Amino acid sequence: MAEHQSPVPLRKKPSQARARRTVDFILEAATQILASHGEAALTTNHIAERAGFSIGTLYQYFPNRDAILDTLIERERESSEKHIRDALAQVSRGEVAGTVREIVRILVNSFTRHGRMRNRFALSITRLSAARGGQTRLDHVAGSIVEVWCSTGVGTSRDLSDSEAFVLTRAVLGTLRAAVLEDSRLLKTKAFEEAIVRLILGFLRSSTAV
Amino acid sequence: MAEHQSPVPLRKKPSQARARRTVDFILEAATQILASHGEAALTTNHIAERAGFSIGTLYQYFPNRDAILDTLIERERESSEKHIRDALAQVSRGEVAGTVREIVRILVNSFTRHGRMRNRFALSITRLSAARGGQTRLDHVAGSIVEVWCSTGVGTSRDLSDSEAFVLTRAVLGTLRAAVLEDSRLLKTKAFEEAIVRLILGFLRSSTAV
Amino acid sequence: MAEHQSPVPLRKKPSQARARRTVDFILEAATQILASHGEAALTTNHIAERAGFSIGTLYQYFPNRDAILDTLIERERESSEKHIRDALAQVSRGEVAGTVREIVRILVNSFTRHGRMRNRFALSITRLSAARGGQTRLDHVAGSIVEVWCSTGVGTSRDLSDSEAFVLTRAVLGTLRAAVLEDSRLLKTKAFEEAIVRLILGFLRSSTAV
Amino acid sequence: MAEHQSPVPLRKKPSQARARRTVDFILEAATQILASHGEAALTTNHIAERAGFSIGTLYQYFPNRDAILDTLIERERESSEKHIRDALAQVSRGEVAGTVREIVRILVNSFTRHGRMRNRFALSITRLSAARGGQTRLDHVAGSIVEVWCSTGVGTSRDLSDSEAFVLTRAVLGTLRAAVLEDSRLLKTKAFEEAIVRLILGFLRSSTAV
DNA sequence: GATGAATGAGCCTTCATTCAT
DNA sequence: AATGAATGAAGGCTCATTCAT
Repeated sequence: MAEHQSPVPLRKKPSQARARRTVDFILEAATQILASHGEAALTTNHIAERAGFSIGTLYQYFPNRDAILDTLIERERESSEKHIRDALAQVSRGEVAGTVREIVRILVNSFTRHGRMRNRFALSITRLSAARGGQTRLDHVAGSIVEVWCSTGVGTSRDLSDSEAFVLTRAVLGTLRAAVLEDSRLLKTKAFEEAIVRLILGFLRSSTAV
Repeated sequence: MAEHQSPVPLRKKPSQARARRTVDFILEAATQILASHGEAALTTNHIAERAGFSIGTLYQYFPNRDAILDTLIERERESSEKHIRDALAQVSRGEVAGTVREIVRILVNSFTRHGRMRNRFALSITRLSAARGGQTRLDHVAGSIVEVWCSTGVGTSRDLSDSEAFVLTRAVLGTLRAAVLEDSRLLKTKAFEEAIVRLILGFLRSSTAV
Repeated sequence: MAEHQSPVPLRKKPSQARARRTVDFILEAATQILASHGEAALTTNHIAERAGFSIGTLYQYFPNRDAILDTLIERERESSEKHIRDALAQVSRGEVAGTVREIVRILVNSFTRHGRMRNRFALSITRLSAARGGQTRLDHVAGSIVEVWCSTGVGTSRDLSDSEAFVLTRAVLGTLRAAVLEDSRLLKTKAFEEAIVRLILGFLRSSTAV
Repeated sequence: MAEHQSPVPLRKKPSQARARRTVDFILEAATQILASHGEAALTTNHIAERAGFSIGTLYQYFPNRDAILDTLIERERESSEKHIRDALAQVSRGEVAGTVREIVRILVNSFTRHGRMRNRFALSITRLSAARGGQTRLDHVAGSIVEVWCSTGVGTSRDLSDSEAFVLTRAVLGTLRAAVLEDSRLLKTKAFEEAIVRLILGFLRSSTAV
């Protein structure tokens, strides 16, 4: 119904440890439901039941259903971002091709690391996030990547323009996203990874060349 | 009782001209609702009301809500595909870079041609289609593109492998999709178009090189 | 909704032969639907469709759905009654036990004569008739039986009192009805027939004795 | 999700006293509606309204409309059975004719004890139960009767065969049922009772004789 | 006469949310 | 703080019936 809604503050600051754990339980329950039964099953009563609380308790920590989803989405985004940042932070800075390949591998991995169940969760989150009309999780990640990317010095000879940064990141992430959404068997393929690497290198070279 | 047929079983074949127009009105109403209020507002009652018919009439032509969505999705896919195919059919086959630029321009245009409202519709359709777990509209389009692409002789020296075709199409479409989704001001930029062209050429060259 | 409704006159006297055939088609369609799909499927549209007419035509011959049911029920009752009367008319009037056995056989047969499908129809009719709160088909039949019965002279030595006539007819018909409703395998059994004969003879003897 | 159990799956086990009372209120409301307006009026909304609860509350305790009917049918059957069993348990075992008369009186009484309204309820229940294709309430009662009957030693000299038991119970119950359905003035008559007694004794004697 | 498109009251059911205990 | 019974707007859908063509 409401398509937009800025992040909703928790109804009650979970200052005590117990409260924080309650929130975690609730979010974990939501995650599991998403993973095992899909979005349609994600009802407040269901969540409360699975979390082992009464529906009343759930509403003591979240003002409404959307707040739960928002929190879920936010946490997932943070987690993704952290994961990628951490990985990128360890990329060895040597020859360009090698560095790019490492980065691609990290990204592919970050889209693959989850089990089947977990993937279902990720898909749900992506959809919910999109339905919310807000930034996609990917968009945030893209920012991080460009940032790290530049600092890595891969784009060497010169910085990427806005357009170039946009195209490069979206091209790569969009490809990975499509592969996940279509549940493509290519995803874990060496050839797939190779193609992406070439996509990037080809772009960088032609850019430089120009 | 159920006379189900493949993708969209109309409950009753609109035999009279009036009936056929009614179906169109219903679909148009659904389209508008999607465009103006989003997926959550797409209720059967809402559609019927907006179409200016009673709910009963709606159910004379569609067995259930999903059938309406299916029809909408199907029509949109056909329309997109036709639009792109037609445009691609007229690409001049000369020097590679020029051809690619023409193709890119067509694609950008196909993502841009709709007004704001219409775009919101397209997004909704895309999401609904994805939620349905079926092929994305893009996937079909991607197929058409690769097909035409090859026949165009742009990939010249050799055909693209599965991975390569996948990566190339998704990279381009994903980039455009992201630009639309984020409502990026880059979308109508010369630099943006240029970057995509380079993305493609870079990929093709590095592929050929290998 | 309406639980009661006195027999509804046809909206239009089917004076022409064609019209009478139309009515027959409609009733036959209703009969078939009842037999093959049950009461829930007996919708006016369904009937019209199966009869090969438009819904509008159906309403040209029946003022409403209930009128169709009423007619169906009435016809079935007449048919049952005629069938039994005809059979009873031919009972040989000799020794009492033999006569009773003949009568029982006729009654059992009248409950059995239909095929499975046809039985399903009979059950539906019975239920609909009962739901209508009116006389059961059986009740009418009971009247005929007592009538014929007395004229047969089986109750010989004296006439049956109201109570006796009631109990005797309802006992026999109730037993048969139960056997049909429960779809009992006893129904076509020799022992079953025999038990009913004894029920009647025992009653008649003890009555006379008193 | 579905935690179905045999006959009547309550959606939620009423853990609090209030909840248990709510369930009773709902069933009582359904009973009254059946008694006063018939089956067609037995809608979930109607029930909830009459019970003084919101429709949501109804669905907290019953998964769907049918579950309410099932519960109603089940309860009624249990009640009937218990009532008859209890009464039969106290039959004095002396001379056969006297015992039979006592039993008949009990049965007549069990069909008479309800007021007019209540009877209408019983009829509805019977019809619904039959429509459900399951055992009729009477069938269960019949079982109890035969059971007690035999233990009473009324059938003395030998046990009744299947056919005999069936015919005897259905004849008696069918007669009573018809009397109730037709709202016969005979029902409370001494002559009526007498006739039934004779029906039974006559049957037993002729059986024994054979 | 016949047709069938259109109607709309009303059914069953869900689920986010509140509040007395 | 926690509980869970209760709420009720709203959604999907059916089907008897009407009426313009």
